[in-house]
Amino acid sequence: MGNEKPRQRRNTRIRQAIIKSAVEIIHHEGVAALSIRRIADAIDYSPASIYEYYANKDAILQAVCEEGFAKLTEALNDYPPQSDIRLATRECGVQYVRFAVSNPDYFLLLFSNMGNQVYRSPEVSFDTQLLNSPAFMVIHTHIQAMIAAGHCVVTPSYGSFQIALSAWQMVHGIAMLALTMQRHGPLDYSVIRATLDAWQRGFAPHGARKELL
Amino acid sequence: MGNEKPRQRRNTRIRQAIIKSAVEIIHHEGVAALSIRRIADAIDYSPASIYEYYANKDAILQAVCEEGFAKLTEALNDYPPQSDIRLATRECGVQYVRFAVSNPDYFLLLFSNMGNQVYRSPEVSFDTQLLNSPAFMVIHTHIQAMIAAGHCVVTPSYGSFQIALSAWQMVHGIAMLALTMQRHGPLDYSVIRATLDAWQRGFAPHGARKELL
DNA sequence: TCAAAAAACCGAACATTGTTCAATAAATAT
DNA sequence: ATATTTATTGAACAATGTTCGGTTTTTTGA
Repeated sequence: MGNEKPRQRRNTRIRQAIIKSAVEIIHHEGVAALSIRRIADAIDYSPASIYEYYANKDAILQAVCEEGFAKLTEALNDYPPQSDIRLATRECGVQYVRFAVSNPDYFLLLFSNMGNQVYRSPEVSFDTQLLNSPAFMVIHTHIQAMIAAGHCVVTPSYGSFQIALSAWQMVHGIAMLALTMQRHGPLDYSVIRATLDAWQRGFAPHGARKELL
Repeated sequence: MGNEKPRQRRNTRIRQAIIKSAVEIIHHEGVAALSIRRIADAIDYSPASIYEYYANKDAILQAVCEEGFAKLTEALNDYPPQSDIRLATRECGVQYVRFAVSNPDYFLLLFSNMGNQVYRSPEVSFDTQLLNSPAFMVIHTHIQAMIAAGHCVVTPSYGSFQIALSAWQMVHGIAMLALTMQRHGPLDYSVIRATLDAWQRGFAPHGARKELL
């Protein structure tokens, strides 16, 4: 691999430059400031040339989102090692919120365009589609470990998938409301940890209530 | 009250017509289809005239959001009477999700513009700002009743406010992910109810685990 | 009642957006 | 070296939010 024609290499290099400048514009000035002409300026091309590499603005945003989801997946694993699976799972959730609040416009963009992103092929079920999404896989793996360690009770109608989805919904709600409401003023991560502890307790087996940390 | 000058009445009537047509456009064709010229067409005015009633498009969207939050607050109480506070609280959460999925663009708009909506005056703390928001008050009231009935454990650092916020975060996450991912295909509300039950269990006192319904 | 003042309304324009297309410049193939 | 394919662009189009000067309508006050 890696030995394509020079033309191919130039093509992909320019494509990368396009989405790189797009990401930078979004990060520094918000998604509202992103325009084809801004990108063209940044990479010293004419606006019309951009359309030689991406069909339209939406295609660019989609590429930006793909990279965004990859970065999010990375971030989910970027926490110090923990002694207990429950703590690790909790910190994974904290990382989700942290990523959101440190890349607000980026994060919001991810989940505005996600409809086109993930669930694009209606022939594949929502569940399998999700289970193949790397970001969800990280969460799902944590939940499976929790179940294996006896920290989560599963029922026939509510298994590891549902629990993982619930975990995602929980951290996503925390992140979203933090972004749209608490944007001013810093977050109290100890409260967030307490919230995630409560979430875990909801799935813990009866009688298991010893406190962590 | 109600006996203002005719000019005042006309003024407010036109203002109402503007946001009413805006709501309809959003509801039928999505927020992307909303433009000043579309509104002007709908109410038989010129585009320029709109600016006699609202400073700019953002001001219109803000007015739409205010109405949206009022409708959301209404919807939160629009469920059949329940025998148990826990069931009522759960149905309130279901209503939140229901409102979101039956008014997707509307709902997404609410929480894109919410930064400007609620937390606008930095001198008032986030907590008191939230506690004065009607939609949050509905949730908070439910949680207070749950606490009073002994279904929720409170600690010095995690009281009714934090629990209510957590409840909002939970349902908001469910709604948001449903909107951006499960937009195709209907929701399984029995799974959502199970999720909300698990959430409640997380705050239930030790040893209280009898199943509801 | 009727002129003056104020308010409401609109046509035309401006700047900015995404996007297209014919024409030109560059790269590649023969 | 020439023909052909590819890359690039300037200019234009339509749609957007918004402004402004002027015109029409309404209210005011004598």
